[in-house]
Amino acid sequence: MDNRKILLVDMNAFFAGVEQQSNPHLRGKPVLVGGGVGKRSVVAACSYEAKWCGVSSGMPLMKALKLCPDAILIEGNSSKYTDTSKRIFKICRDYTDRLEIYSIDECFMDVTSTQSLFGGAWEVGRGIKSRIRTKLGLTCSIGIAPNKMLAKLASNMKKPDGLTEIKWSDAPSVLENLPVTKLHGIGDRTGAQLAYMGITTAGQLGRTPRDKLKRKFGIIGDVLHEMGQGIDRSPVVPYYDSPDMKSIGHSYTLSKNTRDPDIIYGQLQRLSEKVGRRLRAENYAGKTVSLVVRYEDMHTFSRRKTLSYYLDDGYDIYKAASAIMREQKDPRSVRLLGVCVSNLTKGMYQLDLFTNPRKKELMKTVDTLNDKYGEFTVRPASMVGLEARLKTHGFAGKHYDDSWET
DNA sequence: TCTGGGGTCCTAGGACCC
DNA sequence: TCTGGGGTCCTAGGACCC
Repeated sequence: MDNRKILLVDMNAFFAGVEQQSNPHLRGKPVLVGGGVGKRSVVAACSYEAKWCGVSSGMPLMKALKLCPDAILIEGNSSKYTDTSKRIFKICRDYTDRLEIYSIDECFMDVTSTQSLFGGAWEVGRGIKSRIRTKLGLTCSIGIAPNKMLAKLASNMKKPDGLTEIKWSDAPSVLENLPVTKLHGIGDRTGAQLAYMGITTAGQLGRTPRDKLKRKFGIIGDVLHEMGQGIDRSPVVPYYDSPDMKSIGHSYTLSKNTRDPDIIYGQLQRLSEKVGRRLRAENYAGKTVSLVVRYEDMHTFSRRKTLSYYLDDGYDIYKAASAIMREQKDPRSVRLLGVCVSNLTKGMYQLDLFTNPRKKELMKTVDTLNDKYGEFTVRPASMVGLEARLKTHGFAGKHYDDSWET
């Protein structure tokens, strides 16, 4: 039995809502937001007007446009969303400091000990909704429950603009006929395996013997069993003691598949520079460099190399990533490339003993210029040649864009 | 119209050491 | 002429989430 009061605040069609708010012409119209608007993009967010046509996020842009030919296409602007996000969380923080930032548009709040100041959890929910609406012109759905799992479920029960509470005593009836895949953490794969066992609803999941689930799913068998019963003991982890990042990476889907080493290595260099820049900006350095390659047939693999020292310089990352790439003899044409650095350390770290101290100075200068004038204003000379080459190869579009985050 | 980009956690197996 | 057991670090890949 859980006596906590947990809220989940989830913004409705967040990116699309922000765009409609900042441009009145978009209001009431189907809006698709994508990260880049190339042929191979997918929908990152869409307005409810677009959802009514059958569009959903994650859908290929081309398919969405077919379903909804009148949709207005917008290239996402991550800093606009990050700013709005901060303002939303700032409002939420007025009700408790036990606030966990779950994603750019979602946060959990534990108001167990503060709710009485505001007349209860329901009133907290109402207050947040009304302030987000009047200050930012956006709607959200809020779920209230004794734990995070049920709060998430509650928030999904009414969209858009919902406020829903699941009390502990309501949990059994809510779960009884709920499809298992609606539970947070059960995706298509696990859902299919459960279905194969004859389990399709959360109610059935809760009645399945724990041992049977453990034999099939290992450690998550326990979690599944408890989820089926509406139990979730995980705490709300406040933003101020959220763990450090584990990895920083960038990937890029080429506008055309290619085997051209100039393009492949050029993109690896560009991605490595981006990763290095972010590492330095956030004061991290890492020891493990991963290369990700997706081929034309969508088969994706990764190879990593752990070094004996920490690095945060784009060229060092590139050296490691391209060395791994050179070992690949796959004849297939490449669709996506990714570079990721993990095994991170924050703050002080041991640089390679042979690093020239002046190199640090140079990197700092480059970062300052790029901060001021935009990404890749200053970049390795070899990349300039790449841009011309991309043009002649018919790789249309902006290859040097900041790719943006969800 | 084929299928983005940024992450997290978990697992199984191998290498290596005592 | 057979073959332990614990621990740690590393790798590759899968599943999941927003």
